[in-house]
Amino acid sequence: MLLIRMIILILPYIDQYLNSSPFFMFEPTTLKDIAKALGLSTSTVSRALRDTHEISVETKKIVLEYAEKINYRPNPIALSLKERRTKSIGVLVSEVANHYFSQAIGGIESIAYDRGYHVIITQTHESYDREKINIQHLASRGVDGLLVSLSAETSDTSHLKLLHDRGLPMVFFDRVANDIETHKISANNEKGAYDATIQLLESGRRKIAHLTSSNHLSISIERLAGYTAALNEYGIPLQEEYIKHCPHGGMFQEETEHAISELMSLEDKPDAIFVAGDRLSIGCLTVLKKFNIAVPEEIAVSGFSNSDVLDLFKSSLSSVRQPAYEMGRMATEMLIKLIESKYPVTEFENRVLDTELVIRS
Amino acid sequence: MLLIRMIILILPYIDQYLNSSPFFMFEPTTLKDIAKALGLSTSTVSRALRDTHEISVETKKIVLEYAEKINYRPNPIALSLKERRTKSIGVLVSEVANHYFSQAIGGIESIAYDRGYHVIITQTHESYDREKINIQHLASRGVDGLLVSLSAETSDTSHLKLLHDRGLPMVFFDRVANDIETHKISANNEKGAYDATIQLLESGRRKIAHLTSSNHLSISIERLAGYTAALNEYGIPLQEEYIKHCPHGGMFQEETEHAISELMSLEDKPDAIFVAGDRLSIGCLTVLKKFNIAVPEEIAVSGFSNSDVLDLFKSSLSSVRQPAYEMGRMATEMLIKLIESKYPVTEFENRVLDTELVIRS
DNA sequence: TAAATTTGCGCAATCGTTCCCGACAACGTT
DNA sequence: AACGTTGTCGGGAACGATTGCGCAAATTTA
Repeated sequence: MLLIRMIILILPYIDQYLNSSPFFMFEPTTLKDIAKALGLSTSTVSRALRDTHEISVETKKIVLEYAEKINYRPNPIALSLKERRTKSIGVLVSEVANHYFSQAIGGIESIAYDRGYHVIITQTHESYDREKINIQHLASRGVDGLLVSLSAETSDTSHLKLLHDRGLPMVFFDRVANDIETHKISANNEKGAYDATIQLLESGRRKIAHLTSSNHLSISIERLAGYTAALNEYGIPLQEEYIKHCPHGGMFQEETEHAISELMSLEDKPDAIFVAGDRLSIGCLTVLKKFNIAVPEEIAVSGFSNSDVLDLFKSSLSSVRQPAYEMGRMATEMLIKLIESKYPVTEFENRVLDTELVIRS
Repeated sequence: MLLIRMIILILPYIDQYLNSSPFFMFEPTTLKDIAKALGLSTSTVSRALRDTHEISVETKKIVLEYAEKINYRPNPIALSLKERRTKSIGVLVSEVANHYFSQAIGGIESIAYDRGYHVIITQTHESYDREKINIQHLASRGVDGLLVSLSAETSDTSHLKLLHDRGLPMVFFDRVANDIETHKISANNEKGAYDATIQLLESGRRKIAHLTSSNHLSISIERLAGYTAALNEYGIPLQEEYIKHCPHGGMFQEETEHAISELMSLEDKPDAIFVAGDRLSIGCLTVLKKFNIAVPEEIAVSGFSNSDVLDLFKSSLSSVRQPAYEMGRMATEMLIKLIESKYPVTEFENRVLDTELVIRS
C-alpha cells in the first residue's frame, strides 16, 4: 500500500528526470575550475584574465598560462545574463533563397562578425503572422538589435513599433516602415523603376504593364512612382488594368500566374512588363515560358533582380540590380552604431543607394 | 595632491562606466516583478507558471492571469544558463548566396522553428580558417548542435572531431567528413555525376573534361567517381589533363578562369565539360561567355546546380539538381533527434538522396 | 617608529530561472 | 491524543561570470 503510494508519488519525478536530461556531456571549463586547480578564488581568476591592475603580475601569469593551456573560453550565456546583452543581432527577411537577400546577408555577416556579433536569420516567407512570431522570438531571445525587411503581407507594424518604443535598436533595409523613426537604408527604387521603364519605352514599347508586390510595401509604392513618372514623360496615361499586385510577392506561383493571365487576356494586351521584384521577375518569366509567350518578341520584360545567373544569357530580361551586399553592410554598421551608442539617438539617417540597370535585350 | 591622485584613481572607473553603459532601456518583466506585485515568492510564481501540482488552483489562476496581463516571457538566457542548452543550432555552409545552400537553409529553418530551435548561420566562404573560427564561435556560444557542410579548403577536421568527441551533436550534409562518426546526409553524387556524364556521351561528346572543387571534399571524390564510371562504360580512358580542381570551389573567379583557359589551350581541346558544383557551373558559363566560346556548339556544359533561374532558358546547360530543401529538413531532424536523445547514440545513419537530371540542351 | 596608504586577494551579491528542502497548517488515522 | 499525510508555499542554492567592498599584509610616508 505504502509502496504503491510512493511509486505513484515519484512517478512524475522519474518522468521529469528523463525529460530534462538528454544525453549531453559537452561541458566546457569554467572560472571555478581554474580557481580550484590553482587554489585561488574565482574573483581573482576573473580579474587576472581581464588584466586588472589589482592582481600581481605573477598571479596573472600563472592564471593566463593555465587558462591558455586548458583553452578556457568565458561562457557567453553567463555574460549575456550579467551584461544584459547578447552580442547578437536578429535579421528578418522574406527568404534567404531570394538573390537580393542572400547577397544582403553576405554583407550583414561580413560586418557583424568583424565587430563580434552573431547573426540570427529568420524568414517570413512573406507572411505577416510569421513575421510577428519571428520578431517576438528574436526579441525574447534577447538580440541586441534588429535588421528588418518587412514581409509583403505586413501593413500593420505595431509589433515592431512596440519594441522600438521600448528601446530595442532596429534598422530597416529595402522594405522600410514609414511610421517608425529609425535608420533606414534602401535602393533608389523610384529611379531604378524609372530607368527600367524608360528603357522599355526607348526600345519602342508603349503598352507597358507593371507586375508588383503588395501595395503597402514601401518598395512597391516607390517603384510604382518611378514607373508612372516614366510613362508620364512619354505622355502615356496610366492604365489601372495594367497594374497587377501580388499580395504575397509571388511566394505562390499561382499568384503570378493569375496576374499574367489576366494581363494577357486583356483586349489591349501589353507589349512589355516592368516587374518590381526578384522573385516576381523569375516567376514572371517562368509563367511566360509556360504560356509559350515569346520574350521579348511578343512581350518584353524588365525588372528588379539580383540574380547573377541572368548575366549568362544575352537574354530577354533587362534588370535593375540593387547593391545588396553594400546595403547589408551599411545597415549593419548603422545598427551597431545604434546598439553601442552611449546616449539615446534622436537623429536618424535615411540612406538611399543607386541601382544599376543591366541591359540585356 | 590628494585630489589629483583621487582623480587619477577614479579615471578608469569613469571610463569603464561610460564604456559598459550603452543606452539601452529594453527591460522585460521578470519572475521577481510578478512575485513582488502579487506578494508571493519567485519559487511559487515559477511553479504556478509551470503548472506544478503543488500550487493551489487559485494561486495558479492569479499568477497566470497577471503574467498574461503583463505579457510575461521567461528570459531564455537565464534558462540557457540553468538548463545548459540554448535551443539553438549552428549551421556552417560555404555561402548563403549559393543556390544549393540557400534552399537547404530553407529546409533547415522549416524544421528547426517547428521544434522551437533557433538557427545561427555562418559562412566559410570556402576558407579553412574561417571554418575553424566559426565553429569555435558557435561552440563557445553554446549551440546545442551543429549542421556542417565542410569548406573546400578543409582537409583536416580535427577542430570538429574534438567537439564531437566532447559530445557536441553534429550532422553533416552535402560535404561530409569521413573520419567523424555521426549522421550524414548527402545526394547520390556518384549517380548524379554518372547520369550527367552519360548524357553528354549520349549526345555524341567524347572529349569530356571535368571541372571540380578541391580534391579532399567528399562530393568532389564521389562526383569524380561517377564521371569516371561513365567514361569507363563508353571505353574512354581517363585523361588527367581533362580534370581541373579549383581549391576554393570557384570562390575566386580567376581560379575558374585559369582552369578553363588551361583546358582550352590543350592540344586536344575538350568538347564538353562536366562541372561538379553550383558556383563552378555559373562561373564556368561566365568564363566561356567571356572567352566567346559557343555553348553548346563548341563545348557542351553539364553540371551540378540548384539555380531555378536556369530553368528559364532552353539553354546550353543541363544540370544535376540536388534535393536541397529536403536534405536540409532531414539533416535538421536527425540533429534534433541526436540533441534530444536521452542516451548516447552509437548507431549512425548515412542517408543518400537521389539527384535529378534536368536536360536542357 | 607610528600612521597612512597601497597591494593583493577573497566574500558575497547580482543577472533570471529552476528546484531541492524545509516549514507549517489542515487534515485523516489509529 | 498523538502521529503520519497531505497541500501550499517560501528560503536558498545553484548555473558562470563580474565587481563593489572588506581585510590583511606589505609598503610608503610623516
